[in-house]
Amino acid sequence: MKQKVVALLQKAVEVLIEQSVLQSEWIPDISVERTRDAQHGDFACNLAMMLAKSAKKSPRQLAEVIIAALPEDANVEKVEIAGPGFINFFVNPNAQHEIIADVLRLGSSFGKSDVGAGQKIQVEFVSANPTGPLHVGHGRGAVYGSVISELLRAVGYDVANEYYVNDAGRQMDILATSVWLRYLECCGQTFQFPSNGYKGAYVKDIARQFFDRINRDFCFVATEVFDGVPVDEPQGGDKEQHIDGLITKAQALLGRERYAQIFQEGLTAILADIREDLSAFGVDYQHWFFESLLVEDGSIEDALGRLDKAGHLYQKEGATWFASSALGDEKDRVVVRENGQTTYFASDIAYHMNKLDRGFERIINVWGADHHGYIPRVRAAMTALGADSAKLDVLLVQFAVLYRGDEKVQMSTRSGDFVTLRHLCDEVGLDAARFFYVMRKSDQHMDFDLKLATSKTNDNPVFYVQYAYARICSVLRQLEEKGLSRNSQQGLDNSALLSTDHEVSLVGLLAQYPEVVERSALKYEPHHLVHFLRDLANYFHTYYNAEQFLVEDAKLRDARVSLIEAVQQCLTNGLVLLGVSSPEIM
RNA sequence: GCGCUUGUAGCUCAGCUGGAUAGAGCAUCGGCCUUCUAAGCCGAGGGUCGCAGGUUCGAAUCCUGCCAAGCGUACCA
Repeated sequence: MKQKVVALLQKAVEVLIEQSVLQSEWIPDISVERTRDAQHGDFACNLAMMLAKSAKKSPRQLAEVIIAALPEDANVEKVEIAGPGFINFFVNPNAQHEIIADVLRLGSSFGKSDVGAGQKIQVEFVSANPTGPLHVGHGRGAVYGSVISELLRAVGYDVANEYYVNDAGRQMDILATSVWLRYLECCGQTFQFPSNGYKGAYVKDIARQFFDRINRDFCFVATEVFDGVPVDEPQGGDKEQHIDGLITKAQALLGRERYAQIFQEGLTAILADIREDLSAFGVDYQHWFFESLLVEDGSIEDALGRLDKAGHLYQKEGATWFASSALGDEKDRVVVRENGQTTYFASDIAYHMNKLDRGFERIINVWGADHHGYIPRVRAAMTALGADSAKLDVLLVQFAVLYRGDEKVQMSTRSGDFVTLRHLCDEVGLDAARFFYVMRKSDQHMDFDLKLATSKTNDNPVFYVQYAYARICSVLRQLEEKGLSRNSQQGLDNSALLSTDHEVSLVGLLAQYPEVVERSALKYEPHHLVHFLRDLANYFHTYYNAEQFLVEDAKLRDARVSLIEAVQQCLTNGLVLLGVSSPEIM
């Protein structure tokens, strides 16, 4: 309908250009908006105000001319000039009612479109280091990434989800060493656990299981392990040097093979845990991409080679630098350290090169907002590799600040003091957790009060939407129980009977759903969909309280039942996109 | 210090490429269940859109300055 209005205006503009009232170079994109106030009709256009200056006419005067040039259309009942020069369109209600038949005919496809035209698009999200279980901080990115993926699929993109596993690098060595130290405790050794090691209980569990299976093959006495290692911070030393010393010692004492074994033990256990948590959270991936692959197959060397060849690398102070500042970054970045090790950034360059080579038209990275400073250097790398960095969209997700009542919950993976994603799911349920996370614009700070969300009598809006769905299911059950007849075709044929304010606005809202899905997808803003669903539920609940659906008059009854069936379909379509269930009974 | 982001009702937040009287939920107060689920509905109060300028027919939205908060500013990941 919106498109029809735009088309009408376009024709009017063409006519006026012919009459030399307007000139074609003045014409902006014609924007038609839904009105907020029903008094202003269904659609409004600000064209007259935009063109008033160039046309040297007052906005209202120009609006009059435009309206005069509008072709007739059966769907448009009335066109008015209002306010400073808005052109308001009143749509014929019967034309609006067609949406009910459309929804019921399209079913689960209602709201889908093909604006993405099968373009390949990749969405990488969560990608948390496999050094511990996922906590509530990861939940928001997980839901956001998965909902964005579903939305993009709904508008026709060919979407691939990916999790980038940082299974190379120092953090993983710290984990492996932490597991080994806990294992040594199982062997009966006692010592001060490093302040910079991973202290979570899950590390002890992994070590215990490993110990039970392997027994004492990896045992060493504590004095030997700690001999020659720089002292830890509490003893006046440096915690980084201490843990690095322990890593070196672990590698030396265990040898390559045994170290790799304990390293794998930690990685696989935690990764399995992460996969399980995400799956239980309704998040599934097409690909799990391992950083170690980039190391093994020479991708990092390739990527650096390409940068070097193009003249973007130089040597300074024993390290190799990428001249990213020439490409928009704040300063140049090290890619190969003085000690010969490549940096995390070098891996990321290779990873993005790999993504580009896979032929995605668009690449989306969902990152924690604390990584925002990292974006320019990745774009610089893409540009340096000869790619169009505009292909990359980095979507930032602010971490939710967790509260228990008024008290802020401090979290740190290292100290093992955090609320896990699994705990959250157990407490508030999958539906509430997902809905809650995606309710707010993702790049905004968000307060997550556990006490509120975990209380059984909570006012979580997810129930409000689900309740609307369940209520409709209940009405449809009543229809059968009461043995009332139901003729769907008769319902559609008599949609003109749906003339109360509640019915008209409900029908109008249904018609907006496809636009909301498209906007949510293309702008990566799922919260619009959430707000829409709340509005739709609200309109329905109001309607429910105002009118009886199962009335004597069979024609009116069929018409009303068709309408609420359409609402039911629309609600569940939206909830499916959010990964939230549609309960038939509540 | 510099950079990015954010300041909207008591609280948590919406506000579409600048548009008509700035909205919702919660909280507070007052109504509605012999009728399809009251996890609901109706109504009321509550605002200097951080502050000050500017751009224009028109600014919460765009520009500048100031104030405040968060994050970033590693040869960590």
